[in-house]
Amino acid sequence: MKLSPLPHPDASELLGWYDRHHRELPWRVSPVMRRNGKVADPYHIWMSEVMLQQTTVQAVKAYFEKFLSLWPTVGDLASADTEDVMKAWAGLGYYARARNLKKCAEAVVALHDGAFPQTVEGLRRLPGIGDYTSAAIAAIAYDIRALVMDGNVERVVSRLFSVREALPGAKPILKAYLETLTPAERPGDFAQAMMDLGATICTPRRPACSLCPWRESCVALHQDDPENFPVKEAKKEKPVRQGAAFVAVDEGQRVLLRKRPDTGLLGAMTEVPTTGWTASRDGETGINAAPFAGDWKPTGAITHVFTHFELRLSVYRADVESAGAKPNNGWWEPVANLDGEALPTVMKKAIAAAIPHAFQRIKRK
DNA sequence: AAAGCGGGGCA
DNA sequence: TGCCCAGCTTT
Repeated sequence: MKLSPLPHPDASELLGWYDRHHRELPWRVSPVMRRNGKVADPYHIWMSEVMLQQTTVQAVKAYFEKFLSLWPTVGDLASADTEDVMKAWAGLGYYARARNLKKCAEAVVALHDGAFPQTVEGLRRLPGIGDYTSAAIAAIAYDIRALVMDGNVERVVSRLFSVREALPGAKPILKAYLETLTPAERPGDFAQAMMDLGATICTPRRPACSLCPWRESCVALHQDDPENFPVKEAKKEKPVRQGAAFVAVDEGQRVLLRKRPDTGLLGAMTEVPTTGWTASRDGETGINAAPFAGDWKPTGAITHVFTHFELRLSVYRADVESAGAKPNNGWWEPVANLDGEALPTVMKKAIAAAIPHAFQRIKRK
């Protein structure tokens, strides 16, 4: 146990590290370019930040490029067809983000003449933009000294100061510490540096403390173990739900699809007909809940893990003549077109179980 | 304050 | 297999 106080972490140490070791990202303006006067495009920063909510950088890159290619400006996105936005977002998850992305673009055009607000408060009022995202856009796009605290920053700060309180209750304490770290100069680079540090050095497990620019200041490193932080409340165990999915294929190699309700789980996304997803099997989660009578044959089972439950679906297939089947509020889509549909991953798994050649890269488990 | 809301990568 | 990820909205 070290009794003498450690030096307080200095932002200049982190910024110097960031100048040398920052990652190149499609939406990022490098510190060198920033010094040369280049400013970040608020539309790009907003797009990347929404995609990055609870989502890894690696997963976001391809989607970011696709969205910028399809809709180069916020005006283009505002006037886009919402269904096309959902199709482009399919596979990235948390689909309320896509619905709010569209609403936000419309609001920026309608209320702000196509220019994003340049204050934290103005940004915070827009759909899909909360405390983190409003601060991040303000800092990164406008170099405003906002307090940007995401999961990475929570981890870094909790270790630096060895915060014993458990998340999420510890957030106000962590934010107070972050206030003492955030500089008046280069706050945008500082915010990105904190996240790069958390992503590459101060990782959840086996952090590379010997490479950390703040290793001399980290209380957890000197007095405890960084891997013990942040402390988190125990989480509840995931319940299992079960049901059945029905893949109908007609004589033209078309699949019966339908649209889910606009709100709730997988809102506004496309699906194959399924039973309800219930805690235990009963009469309504079996084959007799098929969309129409037919020669339904079991083709396997798939498992998909959502945030708050695990889903096990028995998959049935029937080969039918579409003229004789009754797709109430559904439509027949050629198998060859399925890649362009707004199908969430769980639905691609179900279809792949019934039609093995439909999706190449989809696993059943 | 707590719950609902995806999907993938990693040790 | 469990944990985590540039969180937000609704109740």
